[in-house]
Amino acid sequence: MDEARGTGTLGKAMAVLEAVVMADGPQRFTDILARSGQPRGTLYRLLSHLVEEGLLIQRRDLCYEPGLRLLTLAHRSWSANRFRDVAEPHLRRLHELTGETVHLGILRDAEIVYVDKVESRQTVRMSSQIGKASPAYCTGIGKAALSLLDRSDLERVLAKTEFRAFTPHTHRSAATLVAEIEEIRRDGHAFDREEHEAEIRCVAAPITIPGSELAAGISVTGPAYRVSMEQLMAWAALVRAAAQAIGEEAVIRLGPGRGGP
Amino acid sequence: MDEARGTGTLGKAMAVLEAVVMADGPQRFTDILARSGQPRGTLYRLLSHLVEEGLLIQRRDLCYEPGLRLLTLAHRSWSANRFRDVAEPHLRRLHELTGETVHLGILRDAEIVYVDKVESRQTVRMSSQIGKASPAYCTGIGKAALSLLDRSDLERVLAKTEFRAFTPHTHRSAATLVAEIEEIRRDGHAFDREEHEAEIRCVAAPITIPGSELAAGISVTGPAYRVSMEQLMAWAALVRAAAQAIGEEAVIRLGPGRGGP
DNA sequence: CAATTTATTCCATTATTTGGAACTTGATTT
DNA sequence: AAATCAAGTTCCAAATAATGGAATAAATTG
Repeated sequence: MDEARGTGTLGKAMAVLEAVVMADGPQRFTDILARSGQPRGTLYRLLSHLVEEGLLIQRRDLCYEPGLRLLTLAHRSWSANRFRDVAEPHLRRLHELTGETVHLGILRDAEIVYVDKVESRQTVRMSSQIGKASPAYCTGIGKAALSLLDRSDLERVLAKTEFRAFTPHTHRSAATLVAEIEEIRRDGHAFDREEHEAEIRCVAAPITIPGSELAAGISVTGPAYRVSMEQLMAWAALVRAAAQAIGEEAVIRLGPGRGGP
Repeated sequence: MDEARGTGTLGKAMAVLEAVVMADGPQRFTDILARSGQPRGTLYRLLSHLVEEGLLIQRRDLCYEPGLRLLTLAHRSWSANRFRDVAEPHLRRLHELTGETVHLGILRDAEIVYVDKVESRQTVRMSSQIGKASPAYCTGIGKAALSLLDRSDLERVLAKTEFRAFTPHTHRSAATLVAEIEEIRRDGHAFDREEHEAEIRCVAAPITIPGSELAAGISVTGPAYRVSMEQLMAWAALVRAAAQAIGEEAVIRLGPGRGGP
């Protein structure tokens, strides 16, 4: 019944790293001291170690910034991700069929992390979304992924979720969300009805990643003025089919058993 | 005179993380045990902590894979990188003027880490390069950045460099490299004459990032059949000008003093 | 189902981390 | 120019978390 055994020194180091990375702008020692709650001596050594490891950079004015090692580690993890590899052609096909932006996301705790994206034009920065984490409860892929969880896992996520009203349509409590998740389980697809960002809608479908205990999903997203709810409903079958195809191909290519070449 | 004081527990954890991330394919406990040289008990606890922190994922078949937290941390660091922000419009302009791929890279130890990229078509995967690390001694940006280092820093890098012959044109020893770096200091630009990849050339120019003690650079890269050395020499002035413009703008926008909004 | 490989747990010892306080450094004010 | 203040850095005895070899459990194989 115990859950909360810490991760010792590593946990503290990661908390400090996260505090610097998630802050906006370079952080002075005192800023981090306040944010992290660690004692001065401890924090000082922690920061030194993080700098030595290349996870942080200390500028000449003594401010701390994210280091380059994170980028390199992420680059490797991303380009070696075999699930993304399997999904990619399906995302492209879905993009060709719909003309709209297609996302691949994986659930982590109560958040969806976007792992790939195929978009129409490069209006926004290339791949600016990859690695971005959004709340699960108000995104299409997020809700689709939640629909795969069993009772106890879902409850754990709900307990962590803070229902913030991003738009007038955002779920405000677990009750309505759970009701919708029932529907999603029945239908096999989820909608985002401008719940996270105003004027943005999507239709999503869940995928279980074989081998890992991960819940994932894909979505087709578009601006409300161009993509009606009717349009999304018409696309739902396509999205479900793509999700199922990815799932089946992943079973063959990734699991069960070892995956490596 | 002492240099080698470790980073304690964090250092060990990062070494294990790196071993898993840099391996190709999911890693079993025994694989990592061999690669890391840590004792069983220690490694086991280290891996557990890394999994708990979301830096690794353990699959049902007990193999370890990179976790999603790396992507999220990298996403934040990248999108909040103000130097990249300053450079970006200049990269675009350079791309428009030349029609070829433009890179922004930052030196870390003996490697160049690519931090941004503007490319002609999306033939290769979008932004597949971002976060990629290549040896400094055989890349245009790498050599350009090395030309900014003072004697002692350069020597430290050279000591770490292993001169591997990627192509017939790759530098095979520090001697020829140092000679070329002299030239680069004089000219203000560097060439990659198919030294890292056959049939790929580039012209690069160095940038010092104000405030941080970082050496960076930009380059225009193209396939040998399309981009002659003469063409690259003709572009050199453009690249130098863009590099200088980025440097000056960065001085105004980033340093000296605090940067945050 | 016995043999073998692989993963996990245990725990006395040891090394690292801890954190309060003292010390520097550098800027600002009197 | 001295005094004041704020921010960063260093120190070290005490507390704690990490260590690592050996025993156990679990999975795989012949």
